[in-house]
Amino acid sequence: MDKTNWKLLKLLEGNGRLTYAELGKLVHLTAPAVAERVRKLEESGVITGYSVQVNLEKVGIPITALVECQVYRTKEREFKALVMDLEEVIECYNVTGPYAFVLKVGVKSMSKLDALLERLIDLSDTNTMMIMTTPVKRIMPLNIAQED
Amino acid sequence: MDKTNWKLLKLLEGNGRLTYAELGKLVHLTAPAVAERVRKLEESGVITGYSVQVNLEKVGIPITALVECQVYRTKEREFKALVMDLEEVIECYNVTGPYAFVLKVGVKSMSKLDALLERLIDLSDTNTMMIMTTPVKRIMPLNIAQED
DNA sequence: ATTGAAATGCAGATGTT
DNA sequence: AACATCTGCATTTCAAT
Repeated sequence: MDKTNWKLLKLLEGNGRLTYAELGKLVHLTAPAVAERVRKLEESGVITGYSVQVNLEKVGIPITALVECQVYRTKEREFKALVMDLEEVIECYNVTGPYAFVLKVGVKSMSKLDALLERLIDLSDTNTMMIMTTPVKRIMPLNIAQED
Repeated sequence: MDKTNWKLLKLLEGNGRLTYAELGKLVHLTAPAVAERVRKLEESGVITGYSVQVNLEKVGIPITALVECQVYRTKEREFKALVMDLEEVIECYNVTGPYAFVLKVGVKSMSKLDALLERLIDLSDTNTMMIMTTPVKRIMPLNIAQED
């Protein structure tokens, strides 16, 4: 992980479809050299994939929320299975503390959110926070030291 | 937003670097037809960008946490400015409820996390949940109705 | 369908340990 | 000296009009 690889990751964070030729110009290397570096980053598991970024509002999901779930002790396995099956769940974090799980969910309407919470409430006590804005959204921290 | 566009979004969610030719094979269209659809999705703001996915552990960030911040009423503006400046913050959500902000942070060590919380605590009461696993991580819900 | 650009594979060169 | 990495070139595939 030298400085050039960090630059490549940061550039690909900003635009995951940059060509090797374009990346090469930005890091002062030729396209094959960049391709080789990126290939190694992929093979070593540093890069796990590439994805599109979507505006949820524009695809009919105007409501997103964080749902903390204090799962009943005997229902953890069942809860996890449910969450992985629920279509509205965008992210699920298994965390320390009384709220064992925090979900990020996206729904088309408040009634859909209500229906979703009804399903979760059988297995957990929930606390819902509606997301109003997202001032920061990154792929990784900015502070990663650039040592070799 | 017809079915084909949904398929394209889902395919690009899985691999944001698929070529138009590859996408075309998967949705039974020619490459130029796909390129035109993707261009329109970009222009209309449905697609907001493309990005790489990175394994944080492999880049030296073994610790991630969710930090709920109950910001002091007079310090909201200051808090927001701080959060947008903090390198460790990966995501920041402004939410309803007493915890006005929820952060996702990534750090190299627990002492770095401690230092980060020290900075936040001047402007808010915090509650930290260490992320153990992430059973679900998607770009959008799966349940988006495929109406035209 | 045609033109220009990009990706890929390979041989030779360079530089580092 | 050996290994890794870069360059330059040729071929194939892709993008764009």
